[in-house]
Amino acid sequence: MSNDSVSKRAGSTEKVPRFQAIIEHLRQQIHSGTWPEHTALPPERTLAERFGISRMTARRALLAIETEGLAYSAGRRGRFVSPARLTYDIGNMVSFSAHAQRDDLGLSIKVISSGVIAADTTLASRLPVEMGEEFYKYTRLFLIKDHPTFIEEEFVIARLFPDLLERDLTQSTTLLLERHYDTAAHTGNIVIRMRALREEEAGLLGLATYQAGIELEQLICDKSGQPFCFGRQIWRGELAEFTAQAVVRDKTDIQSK
Amino acid sequence: MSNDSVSKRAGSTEKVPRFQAIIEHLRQQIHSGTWPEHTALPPERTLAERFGISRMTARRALLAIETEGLAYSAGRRGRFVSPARLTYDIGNMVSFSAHAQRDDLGLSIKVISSGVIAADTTLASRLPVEMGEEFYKYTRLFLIKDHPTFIEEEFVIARLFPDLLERDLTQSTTLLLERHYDTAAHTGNIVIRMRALREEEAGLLGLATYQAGIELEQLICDKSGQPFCFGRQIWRGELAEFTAQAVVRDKTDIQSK
DNA sequence: TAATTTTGTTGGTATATACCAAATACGCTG
DNA sequence: CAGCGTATTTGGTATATACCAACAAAATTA
Repeated sequence: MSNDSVSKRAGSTEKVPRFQAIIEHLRQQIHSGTWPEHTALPPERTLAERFGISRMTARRALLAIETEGLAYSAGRRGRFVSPARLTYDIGNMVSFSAHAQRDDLGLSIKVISSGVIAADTTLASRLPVEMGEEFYKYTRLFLIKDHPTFIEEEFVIARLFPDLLERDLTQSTTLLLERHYDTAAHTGNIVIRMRALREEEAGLLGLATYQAGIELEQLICDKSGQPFCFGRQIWRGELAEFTAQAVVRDKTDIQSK
Repeated sequence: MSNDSVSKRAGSTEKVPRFQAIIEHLRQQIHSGTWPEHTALPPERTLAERFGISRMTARRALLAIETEGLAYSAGRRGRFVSPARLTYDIGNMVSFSAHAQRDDLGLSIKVISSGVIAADTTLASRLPVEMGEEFYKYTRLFLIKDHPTFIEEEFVIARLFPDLLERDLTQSTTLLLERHYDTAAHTGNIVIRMRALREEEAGLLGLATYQAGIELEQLICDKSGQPFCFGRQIWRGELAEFTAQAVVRDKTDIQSK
């Protein structure tokens, strides 16, 4: 146990930092499947002792593994191996939740907050409403097998969907609106970006505040092309991938040049 | 200087960690525009002294700011304010480089490597070729105003584009193929995910190895729907956002339920 | 048995210190 | 002025230590 692959200055040119070696070791264990999903990683102190390094160094390695998305932290309970990534098809707005439930992914939805707000400039600029028009706003946490996966904030024009908030919000909105209001999503303008998590988001998702996640905004339109809903999701970056079909639009641009 | 907003146990309930306060301060400076793009951030030691904290604590704050994408590290030269995010429309495959050059974004392309390889299982499963079929593979670094932004690795079927590697690869591939080989990109299957950077990628982009970026894979097809090129880009996550138009496909799913 | 207290584990924060290597700035020399 | 060597600045790595708060499990009490 003393001559681990991690040595100080054994004789070679050596420049690999120690914590990198630990990272490598952890990656190995996780990728090889020795530690299945949700297995507890060795605690900082144990890792430090086992490899003959200081706790801070062990900590660095573990944090790196977290940043990579290979493991997640559960507060002071420890760190655990992340579950597999799932695929979200942004070209299919019938949506994730419909699929997730049908495919038996173990999806559950938790309503964090809901209420009525007045349209601000952000909303007014995206949807065909006046400033101050009433919107339902609700925030929900989506969990896969009780594992926090993403947060969704949705804004829908209140006028179009009376008493929406009285209904069961722990189901797919797409389905809800279709069943009770005869409004179907038809197209959506989507923006995807990587950004740092805010305080509350990080709390809900079980991540550190300064960590990054994937933000997915969508402006949902009906058959006539009228937007009626604006949604914003924050995903734990390591838990998803997004697929889409792209089609070339303005071919003229290149020919004219 | 002693009674900064950062105090130890002054009397209130106090639970905001010191480094959080520093982060807040740095965010402020950057967002307020006091420090424009590419301005040097205070070095660790200076920050530590100025706020009366240890260097390691200052370092933590700076690393967090990096992770958030607000600043980037330039090796031992220091840390600098990140430039603004730019938008990549994945529904418009005429592509980024065409736009970037036209819009005068200051795009430059650096060829990292190029050569011929034999198709492995990954390629063979995605493109209509046999295992072992020859592919041109080239890797390029894309810079905006000399700032590393993303790396692209492309694999094209060699048979279809003779002597491609002899041509000038510091231009948009889409344009290149269109001009010289009469092959135009028509549709693309795209996957976007967040993932950790590998060693060399991090080096080229000027990031730490364990940091995360955005990976964008695209399988490019011609008018007849035949795939002829597979590309994989790694973006510095904070530098881009991706837009797309989505259309509902299988409406039957929900009706039948 | 059920509720409560105690104890040990674990991560979170913070410091002070040390040495290294890359990059830069400066001053000297030709 | 150009070229060279040196000193300084800066981030990167690593340690040893300390205390705190959240949490879980074990021991104790009602």
